[in-house]
Amino acid sequence: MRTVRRTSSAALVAGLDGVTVRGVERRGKYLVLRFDEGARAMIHLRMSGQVLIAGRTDPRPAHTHVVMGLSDDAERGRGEEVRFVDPRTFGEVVAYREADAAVLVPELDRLGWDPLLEPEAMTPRRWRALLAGRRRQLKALLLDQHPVAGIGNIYSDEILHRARLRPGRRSDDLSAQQARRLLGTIGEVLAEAVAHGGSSLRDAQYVDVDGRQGGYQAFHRVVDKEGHWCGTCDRARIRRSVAAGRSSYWCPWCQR
DNA sequence: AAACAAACCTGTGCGC
DNA sequence: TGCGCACAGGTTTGTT
Repeated sequence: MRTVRRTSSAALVAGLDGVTVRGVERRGKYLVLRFDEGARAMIHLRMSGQVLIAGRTDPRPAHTHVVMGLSDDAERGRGEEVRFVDPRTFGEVVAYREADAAVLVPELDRLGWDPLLEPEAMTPRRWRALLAGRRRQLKALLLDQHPVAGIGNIYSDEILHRARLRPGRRSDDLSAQQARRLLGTIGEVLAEAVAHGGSSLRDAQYVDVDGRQGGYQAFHRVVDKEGHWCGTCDRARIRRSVAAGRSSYWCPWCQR
């Protein structure tokens, strides 16, 4: 099936059969499961993927592509399984050996600064150099996982609104103050979004492992609000345009 | 170097 | 009610 495309399904099953979970990590938008003996799994949800934990006897949702049975566990209860569900099949599950990571999941090595994992690693000075060293639209730069990892279309717009910068603004055209403000808002918006369980939009695709929707969409200032009066300045209506090939929402008054 | 389009898919919401 | 079309959270690849 398309969800398992870098290896055979048989290799995925063989690679994960009987292993013990040692850790679960997030790196940018990638999930990495660490098992004993160097076994690993990478999961990416892309547009419509979900990772759910449910009882083995609960009906499996449509588009369940990968199922990992769990041993009985006193804390969570008995008879549970991890399911990867993904209608659009853009998402991916890869099982690999730690030693083969560079070959099978090379993108993990190319991920940029992760604002939540290592907030202090990006100093204002480094950040200014990063911005000045390219001549890119801020929106495109935030969406690019190589300089900064973990920001998608929703949070790039929310970050730029809070930083009061337009999506099409050039990265090498910011004052020191604007650059500092942008750096600060990246961490703030991401941390708040995580605290509220992320953002679930109209189609409610984004849910946690228990199937619960996020709550941060209630705090969105611009995303999905084309034509609404801006709740921050109350002086302009939110506009929608295409930047970096993606739908972008912004306030013409707040953002310059 | 950076911008853009297309490709990978299915589901949903809208206008008619 | 139903049909066709536009569009959707991401990433890679190839072309201007």
